[in-house]
Amino acid sequence: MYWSKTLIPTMKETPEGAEIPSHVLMLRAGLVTQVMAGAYTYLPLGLRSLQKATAIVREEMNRAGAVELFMSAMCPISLYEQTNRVEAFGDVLVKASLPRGGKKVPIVFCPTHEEIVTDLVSRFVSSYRQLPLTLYQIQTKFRNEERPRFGVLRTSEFIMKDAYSFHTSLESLNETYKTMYDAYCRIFGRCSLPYLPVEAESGPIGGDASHEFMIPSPNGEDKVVHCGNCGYAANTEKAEIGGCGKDKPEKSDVLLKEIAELDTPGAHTVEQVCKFLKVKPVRLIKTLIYLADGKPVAVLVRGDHEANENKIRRSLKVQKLELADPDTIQRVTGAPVGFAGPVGMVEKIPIHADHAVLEVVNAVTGANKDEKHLVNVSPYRDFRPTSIDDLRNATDGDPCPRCCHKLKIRQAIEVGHVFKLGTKYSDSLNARFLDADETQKTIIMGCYGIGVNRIIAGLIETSYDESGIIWPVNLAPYEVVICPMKVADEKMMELAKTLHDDLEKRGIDCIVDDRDQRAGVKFKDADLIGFPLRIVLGEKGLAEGKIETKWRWEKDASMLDVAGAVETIAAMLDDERKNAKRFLNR
RNA sequence: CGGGGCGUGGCGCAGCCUGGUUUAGCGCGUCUGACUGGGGGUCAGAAGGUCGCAGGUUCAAAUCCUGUCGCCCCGACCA
Repeated sequence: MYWSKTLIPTMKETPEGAEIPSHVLMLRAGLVTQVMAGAYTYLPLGLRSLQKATAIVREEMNRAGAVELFMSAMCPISLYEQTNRVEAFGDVLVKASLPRGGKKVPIVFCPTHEEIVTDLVSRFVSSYRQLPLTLYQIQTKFRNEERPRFGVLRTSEFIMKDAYSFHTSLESLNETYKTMYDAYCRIFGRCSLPYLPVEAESGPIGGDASHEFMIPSPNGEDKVVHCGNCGYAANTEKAEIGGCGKDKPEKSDVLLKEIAELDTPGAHTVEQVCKFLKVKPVRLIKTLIYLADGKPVAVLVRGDHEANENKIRRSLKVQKLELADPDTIQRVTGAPVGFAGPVGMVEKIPIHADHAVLEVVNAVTGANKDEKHLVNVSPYRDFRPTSIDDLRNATDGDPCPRCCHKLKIRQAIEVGHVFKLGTKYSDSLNARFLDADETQKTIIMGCYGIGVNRIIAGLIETSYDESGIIWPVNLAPYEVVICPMKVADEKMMELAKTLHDDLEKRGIDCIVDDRDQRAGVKFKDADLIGFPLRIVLGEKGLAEGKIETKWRWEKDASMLDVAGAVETIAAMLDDERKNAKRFLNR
């Protein structure tokens, strides 16, 4: 490719509104341009990187035995009604209606394809002999984001690789799950991403049934915990909290003070109470009133902790859990929202306490009276929980559930998710098969997603410097940029063309910066875009029969003899391509 | 959906508070010509804007008022 023949609108200045590195650099390097909030056009350079990523994904999925197909992006809404997901998705679902023969046909733009693929399989798969089967596609998905943000990291339209596996048994599902997990590791490894597989919320099957693939980054929207000692990693929502030394009896040297009631006008949040009483959140016990399958319960967590609704749901063995409405809270506690407390509560409703609550003595709690809090409340003396369990999100410094070392908490970008679905969709869409024992059984499913755009944005978030993007060879829009210093010099341009053609013949993606610009302009743009290898053709070098090569991540250039240069460059790139992980260690 | 900010040539901004000396300005980019030629060069000239949109106040609106649309950030939400 020649620079003058394509469209590369680089920018010196950062467009207004872009803040995080991937967004700023993708705009400045001319990879993408915004069409509206949450929707981007991929310009030629951005598309090339996206295609590099999809090619890797496709190769590894094929290698893992998955079969590619291409499903419709639109779908009659009725299919989503059958699985109850119109309600589940709510406003996230992008709906439309098509005028057909004077009638309106309601449709959705698919946010994911469980419905279509399960319907498909239910129609064409009827025997155990056809299973297992893994189908995948790479396609645009639509999810209306209430608030799109962070450039291409969170958009309403994005490219997803979604795979679905179909099985006769759990053993078969587990086998494919492992195969997919391994394929994901290879994919992200080849993309030079510092990925971290973490345990995630797993749905109905439980156990280790779900993993998210995370890229640790300060701009990630997810939080993961990671143990530097044993390698345990999990989403904070999922992470178990180690049992090391919990529920220990009260230290005898702590004096339990007399309980007292204080006026706390206007203080209904933890923050306000702390400010008013001049105590730290650790000294507070938060009392949350939930409706568990419709019945009110109190959940206690320490003031600095967050309740985890999934854990509560599991611990209480209930299906539906929601925070109680203000009326219910008033009725149950006798006070408005913000003044609930455990003292005297257990006579009315069950109290479920998180482990950490029991370690707080002389605590501050709500008094179950308007504008009043209690101080010096101590567990067991002043209230007795109905049950004690792990009910909160993990926080920095919590003990690891495997080895008791302190867990570290990090922000991360989710780029992939593997999930054991079970029979959720095959049940509601009636996807069944006839087994060897001549009985009808429901197909067991798994699903496996990758956000392809996030591979690109995630890579940039973890690989840039003050000059611009630093692409690994495997994802770079072009692997080599050739910069002739003087485009008026016919011999120099002739050499540029020869190098370009010879490299292209060897399958190396190569662009010639044939713009009549000064060296500075070409170098700044090359650095901004981040081509891995830069080849400079200069008068002095050519006089000695030499050209200059420089890796984007190295400070200094080196000289190469023109004779045999193509072979040397091809070998260097090949080496880089095969050692994608080495990129991370630089 | 709650809170905050911003809409002025392709991009980044100033002007607005205190309406008229502004034919709306600056930097970058673009075009023409010349000089230049290894880290965003210099000079000379040029093109390009109904100041987001609609209404109102006024002799007069980029500037004041009302409404509306769009974009960004924080939070809530997110299979």
